[in-house]
Amino acid sequence: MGAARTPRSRWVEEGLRALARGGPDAVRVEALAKHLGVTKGGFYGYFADREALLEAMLDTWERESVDGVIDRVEREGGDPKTKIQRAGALTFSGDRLLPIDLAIRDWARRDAAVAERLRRVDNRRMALLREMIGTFCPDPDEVEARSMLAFCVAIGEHFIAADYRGRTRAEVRAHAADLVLDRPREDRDREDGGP
Amino acid sequence: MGAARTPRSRWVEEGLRALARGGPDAVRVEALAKHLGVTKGGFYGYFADREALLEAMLDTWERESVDGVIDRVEREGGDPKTKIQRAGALTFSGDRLLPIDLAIRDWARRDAAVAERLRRVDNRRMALLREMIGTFCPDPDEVEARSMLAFCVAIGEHFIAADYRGRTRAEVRAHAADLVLDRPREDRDREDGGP
DNA sequence: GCCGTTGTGTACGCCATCGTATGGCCGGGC
DNA sequence: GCCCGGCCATACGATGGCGTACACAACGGC
Repeated sequence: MGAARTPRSRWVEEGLRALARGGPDAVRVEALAKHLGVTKGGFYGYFADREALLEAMLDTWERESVDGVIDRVEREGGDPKTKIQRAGALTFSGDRLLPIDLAIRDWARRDAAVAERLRRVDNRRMALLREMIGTFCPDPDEVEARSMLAFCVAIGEHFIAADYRGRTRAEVRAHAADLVLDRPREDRDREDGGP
Repeated sequence: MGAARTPRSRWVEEGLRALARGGPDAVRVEALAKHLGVTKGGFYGYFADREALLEAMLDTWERESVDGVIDRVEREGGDPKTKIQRAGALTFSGDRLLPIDLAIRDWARRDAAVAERLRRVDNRRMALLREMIGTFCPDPDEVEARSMLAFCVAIGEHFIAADYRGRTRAEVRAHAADLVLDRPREDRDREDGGP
């Protein structure tokens, strides 16, 4: 059989790139083909229609952004607050996963099926946060509140356009993380990667 | 002259509704016309093109969601923490302003002009937060961090799909607000409307 | 009551995109 | 070296959206 110049995974990958750039409406079969240097001729051999590609994209994202990150954090170990930082850094840094994540969050506001997937993903992330924060905070209600705060900062900072009076966003976020993780400012060594 | 069955403001209003529902790509001239019960015949009398409508929509949003809210908060008075609650409630509650705000946040990630408008809006909101939080928090760095936390919760909670272990989102948010505003849990009376 | 201004209905050309059909290309197995 | 099957190019019809052109209808000023 002829070698696949454009295997299924490349369509998914390019689809995720388009999603990150312009939201789900920007995932157009012919545009992806142009980016891949082919025509859409082969596309419908892998996918029944555009909708099937979107499903496959979400499958890939769900797998990569949760299992990948959590496995790696668990494997590398460290104290709880470090693990939180690392999970945040893996998920919400870099140019790949972050914009996809943000695009999917907006998408989920308008599509129930996407919202359900996001709920699964966010619940697993919240579980990690709860576990870590629970190690130094005894009140379950407060654990929940601090977990929500941590998650909201990780997401919210990318949706807010305000300036911070001469400080960088990373500086303010680091200080905010110290408040949320109940950590004296002096203990701080690393400040990248979010809470 | 004939009375305008569909004045300019109705096009803007319907455009904002479409934006809230489906993002900027959902703002389509003919679809708006159908919702308004007319055809697009009159549209191009008010607007040069679709782009001009988007501009007008942003103008209206900027005016309504900042001047309106801030004026009203300043007029009604109250202690600082109450004012923060009220500003949050006016901006991020109700079915009108909130979905528009969220849609514009996502839009701003892909359009520099929209990002610039959002920056102006968010800076004014952050200024209010700083002022209020500054009344009970002396350290300027911490004021900045707490303001960011408050803003991130107000925005972020709507982009997060996690469950909260039997608690409602409003309950957890209220507890989070108490942490951010450095407020003992017992002082809390009202818990609606965000931080 | 006429008339012009102004908003609206309708029709058109254009372009992008979807999904389908069909034929050619190319590599591997025999 | 021939055949076969998967991958791709190309062309097609259908749909829907933008912006334009033009005719009609309604209302206010006179």
